[in-house]
Amino acid sequence: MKVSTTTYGLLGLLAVRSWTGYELTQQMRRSLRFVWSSSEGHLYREQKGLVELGWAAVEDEQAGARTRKRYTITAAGEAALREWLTTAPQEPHFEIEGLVRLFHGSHGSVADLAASMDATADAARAMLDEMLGFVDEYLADGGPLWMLEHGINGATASEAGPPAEFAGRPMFPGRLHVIALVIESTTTLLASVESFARSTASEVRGWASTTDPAATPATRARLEAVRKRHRR
Amino acid sequence: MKVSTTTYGLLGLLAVRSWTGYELTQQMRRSLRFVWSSSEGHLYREQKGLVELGWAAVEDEQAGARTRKRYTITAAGEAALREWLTTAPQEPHFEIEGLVRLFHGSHGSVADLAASMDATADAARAMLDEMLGFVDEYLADGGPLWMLEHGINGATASEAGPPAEFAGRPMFPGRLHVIALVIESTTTLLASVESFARSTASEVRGWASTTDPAATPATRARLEAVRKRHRR
DNA sequence: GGCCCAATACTCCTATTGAGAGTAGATTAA
DNA sequence: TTAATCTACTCTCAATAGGAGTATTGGGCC
Repeated sequence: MKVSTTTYGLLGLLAVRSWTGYELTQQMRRSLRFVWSSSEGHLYREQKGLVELGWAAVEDEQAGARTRKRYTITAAGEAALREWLTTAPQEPHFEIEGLVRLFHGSHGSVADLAASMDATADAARAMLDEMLGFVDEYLADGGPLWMLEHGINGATASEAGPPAEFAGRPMFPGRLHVIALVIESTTTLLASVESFARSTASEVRGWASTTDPAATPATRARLEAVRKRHRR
Repeated sequence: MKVSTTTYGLLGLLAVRSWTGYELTQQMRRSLRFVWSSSEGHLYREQKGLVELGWAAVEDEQAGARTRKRYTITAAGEAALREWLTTAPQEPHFEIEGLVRLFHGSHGSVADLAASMDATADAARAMLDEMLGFVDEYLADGGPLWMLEHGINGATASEAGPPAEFAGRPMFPGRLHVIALVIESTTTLLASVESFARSTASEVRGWASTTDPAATPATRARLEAVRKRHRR
């Protein structure tokens, strides 16, 4: 079994508390989908992998007539996570089909290209709205931020007892600082995609064709602006 | 054989001229790697797929003692590309390992987290620099922009003869308008990654620990700013 | 009170894709 | 002239995606 970023994504969740397999899968989807996506089937496979590696332990838990699997991190798992965090991250990557269509847009119509850009903008906006929902939860009274402001950290070993809950979910307010940074980064990126896709849509709608020679001065200005903006 | 965005990425290149398999692979790497990456082996596999689909034709070309494969688009291939351009694009996705590390950063040290963020910023900057190299080429005298400004479009069927060349490569200046938009979008995104990764690095370096309670006011301000900035 | 739909809680299979090794001629720089 | 790098691919195995399949449970609606 080979370890991947997905392995550590799950391991990191297990480092905060124990989860059932289903919860782990849902939580990965909720929180890391926008920056590191994997399929549901693969997430379950990776959970088994964690046990095989000795990084987590499973036990069958009774829930009515059926059983579910509860995963708990081991000492070896905690060590593996700490070790991973000291290594260098991979290059960031984007996967934006709309830009592939834009790149080949000269072979299609202005209307289709503009529609593609609008669809990309809409998708980015929908993702952004989903993230904003988390922000509202975090800012709500009794939520993790409120807990921090009332001295409940939850992520330090010095506090005894079970974690505080909010909206039926256990909260670990001490993690909120890093999570807020992830949210800020991700929403910035999504807003950037929405913004350029939307303005590209409106730009190309002004063209007579997808190879309109009349766009030449705008293209020169655009390339020069890119060069100027990013010159180091 | 199932078609994917990669299939259409190759098909779009073939719609501008004929290429050898090696050239196609290099060109995909050069131009679409940042928005749609695939492995080298897979690109060769997809080229065979295009022939199987009847969207491209191959012929063996003699080059010294060895042969290489020259791919040419067919009428069916041109139709398939036009058809694809009318359909809706997929959701955009990011794959940013640095943000997975940030999300789980509360389990590691401040120094390691800051180093991860700096490494992510460095990688984004390197990618951005590579794109700026293209911009310089496009803006150079005799380059595609210069051609446009001298009435050479190259992408319209009305112009007879072989395409004009620049720096040993055939140029299709009419495509420059869309390409400039792709470059502007991609560089904006990369600059955004560089910027937030860099500022996150400096932010966390000011923390006493990765769950430092002293960060609470900054975290509140951050979440409120996100909510305000993106409220629709 | 019973029915239906959605959510819970997974497993399993097939097809796609990635990653890297392998082969061999051609060209460039020392 | 030799070594390294580039051209120009093929091939294989392992990783991953995507979706079908199974069965229980909880909630809402008539």
